[in-house]
Amino acid sequence: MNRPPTIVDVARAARVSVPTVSRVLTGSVPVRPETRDRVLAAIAELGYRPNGAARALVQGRQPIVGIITRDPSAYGRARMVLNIEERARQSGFVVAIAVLDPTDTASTDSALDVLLAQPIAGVIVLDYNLYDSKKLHARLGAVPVATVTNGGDIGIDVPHVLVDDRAAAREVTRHLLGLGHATVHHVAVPGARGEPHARELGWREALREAGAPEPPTVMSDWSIESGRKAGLRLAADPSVTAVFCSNDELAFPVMRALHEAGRRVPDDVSVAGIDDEPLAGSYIPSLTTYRLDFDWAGLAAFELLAHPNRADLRVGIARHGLVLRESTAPPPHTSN
Amino acid sequence: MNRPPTIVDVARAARVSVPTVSRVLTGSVPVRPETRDRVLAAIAELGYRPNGAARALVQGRQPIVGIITRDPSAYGRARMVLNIEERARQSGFVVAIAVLDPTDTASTDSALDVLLAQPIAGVIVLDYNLYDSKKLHARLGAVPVATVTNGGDIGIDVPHVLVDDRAAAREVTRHLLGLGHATVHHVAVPGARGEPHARELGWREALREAGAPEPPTVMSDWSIESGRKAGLRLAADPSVTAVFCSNDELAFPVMRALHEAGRRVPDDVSVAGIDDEPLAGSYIPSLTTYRLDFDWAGLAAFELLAHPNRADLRVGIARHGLVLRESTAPPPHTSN
DNA sequence: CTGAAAGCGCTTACAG
DNA sequence: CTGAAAGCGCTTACAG
Repeated sequence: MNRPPTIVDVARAARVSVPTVSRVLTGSVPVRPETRDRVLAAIAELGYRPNGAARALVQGRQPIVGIITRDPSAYGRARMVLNIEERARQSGFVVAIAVLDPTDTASTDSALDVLLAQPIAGVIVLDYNLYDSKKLHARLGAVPVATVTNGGDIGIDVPHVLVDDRAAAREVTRHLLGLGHATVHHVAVPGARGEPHARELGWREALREAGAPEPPTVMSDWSIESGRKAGLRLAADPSVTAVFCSNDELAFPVMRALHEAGRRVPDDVSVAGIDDEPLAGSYIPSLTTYRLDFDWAGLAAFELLAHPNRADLRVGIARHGLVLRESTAPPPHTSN
Repeated sequence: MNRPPTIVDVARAARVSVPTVSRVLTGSVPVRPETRDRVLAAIAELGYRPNGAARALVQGRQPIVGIITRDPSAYGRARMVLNIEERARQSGFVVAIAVLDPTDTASTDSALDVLLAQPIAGVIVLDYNLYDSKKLHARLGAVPVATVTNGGDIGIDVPHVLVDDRAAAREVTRHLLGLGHATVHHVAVPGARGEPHARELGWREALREAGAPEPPTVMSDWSIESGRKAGLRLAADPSVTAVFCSNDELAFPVMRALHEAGRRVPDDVSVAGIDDEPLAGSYIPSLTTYRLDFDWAGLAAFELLAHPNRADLRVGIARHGLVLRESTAPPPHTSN
C-alpha cells in the first residue's frame, strides 16, 4: 500500500482547494452543493479519513479523556468505566484506559508515559487512594484530574467523588448487630499505604458505638482463593455468628467455605457484603449487601473534570442503601 | 491560566534551539550533559508536556488502538480488554474503547465517528458477528482490523481469532449426555441477525450425534432476571433433568430459580454453563462449565493487528476445556 | 554536539 | 461561496 490519502489528494481529485475540502468536512461554512458533491465523491473514492492528530493540533483540542484504574474487570470499576465512556462520547471525547497495578511501580510509570503522550483533555483516576498520590499528582502535572475516592485522606487537593465505603460498612455492621449478634467478624482487604481500608474503619465504628467486642480482622486480598481461605478460618471458630465481608466478591467464597465446613448460612452464620453485584441475588442463599451507585460515581467524576468546583459533585456520595436478602438472620441462640 | 507551555517556551528558557529540546525529549541524538540539564530544568520549571497531537502528526504515528465492544463489564470481554491494554501498552500504544450497542444504530454511528477521528493504528472488534459486519467494515475503511469471532460466518474477510463456542457447547452437552441424561435442555441467547448463537448450534450437534431428542430452546437475553425466568420455566417441566446454559452468568439465576421451585441441583436437575467465571467455583453447588481462554483471545487479536497473516493466530482457538464441578450428575433414575 | 530550515495534515482568518 | 497564506507544535534531515 501507498501512504493513506490526505486532504491534498482529495482536493486535487475534486478540483477544489484544500480549505474547501476542509469546509465540507467540518460543515463550518456553507459550500455550493455541486462542489460539495464533488468533494464527497472524491472522499469516498479515495477512502479518505481526516488525520486525527493534525486536526487535534490545529484546533488545540485534546480529544482524549484518560482513565487510570486498577484491574477494570472488577464489578464497580467496570461500571464506572462503562458510564464514563458513554458520557464522554456524548461530549465528543474518546476514552483511553491505562491499567496501573499499584504494586508494580515500573509498569505504572510506563503506562502513564504512554497515556500522557496523548492529547489528553483530562484524567479520571479511579481510586486515587491506591497510588502514591503525591507522586502521581506530580507526574500528571497540569493535566486536569478528577478522582473517585472512598473517603481516605489522599493528601492532595483534587476534585473528587466520594463513594462512601465507610458509611456503607457502618450500616451493614449495624444491621448485623441489630439482628442480635454479639459481634461481627470482618474479612478485610488492605487499604492504601498499609492503612486500614475505609470499609474496615466503618465496621469498627459500628462495633464501638454498639459497645460490641472488636475481634481481629481476617485479612484477604481480592482473589477468590483468598476469600475461601478466610472463610475456612472463620468456620473453624464456633463463636463466629456474623461475618461482614469487604465486598460481595469475597462474600461468595466465604459462604462457600462455611458451607464446606458444615456451617449453614444464615442459620449458623450470617454473611453480608458490599457492592450488590449482579449475582448477589442469585446465590443460594441470596446475599445481603449494600448497593453502591458506581454508575453515578462514574458520571459525576466526568462532570467534575469539566466543572471542578461544582459543590454538589464534590460532596456527592455514591450510595444507594442496604439490600436485605437471605444471607443474614438472627444468631442461632438469641439470648435476649 | 495562560496557554500551556510549548517547546518554544522551553527552548527560550533553556537558551537553546527548539530541535535541541526535541533531542533531549526523544533521546534520539546525544546532547551535551550541561545543555541537557538546562533543558530538563526548564521543562520541570515550566511544567512542560510535549503535545501528543503534534508528535503523532510529524512522526506519522498512529498511537491509538481502538477496541469496539458491547458492554465491556461482562466477564469475557472484560478479560479481553484487560489483556489487549496490557499488550498494547508494551508496544507503546494507548487503548481507546468505544462501546457500541448493536441494537442502537444511531449511538453506534456516533461512537464510531468519535473513535475514528483519532489517530488510530488499528481497531479490534470484539465479536464482529454482533454488528452489521458489511456496514461496519465499510465505515472502518482502510483502518487495520482484527476481530474475535465465535465461528459464525461474518461475510467479510477479516483477520480473526476464533473463540470456539460451538465446540465448547458440544463438549458440555456431550458431558451431560454421557452422564446418562435422555436429553439436555438449553437456555439460549440470541445470535447475530436473528440466527442461532454458535453455542446453540454446538448443543444441537451434540444431541443429533447422540440421537437424543431436541427439545425447544428456552430463549433468554443476557440479564440475570431473564435467566431466572428461564429457570422457572424449566423447573415447571418435570421431564427436565439436564440444562445447558449459554453462559455461567445465566446458569447462576437458572440454578437459583430451580432451587426456588424446589428442584435440587444436581440431584433432580444438572446444570452447566460456559466461560468459567471466577465465581463458578464458589456457587453452591459449584458450577460445571467450560473454560474459555479470553486472555489468550485478547492477546492474539492484538497480534493479528500487526501480523494479519500469521496463520497460527488466524486459526487459533481460544479454548481450555471442560471444568467438572458439583452441578452436574447422573439423572435421578438412571435406567441403564 | 547544535542550529536554521522544511514539513507533517489539517483549520482558521483574510481577501476577494 | 471559494482560494492563497499562515500557523498549530513538534521532529527530521541538512549543514556545520
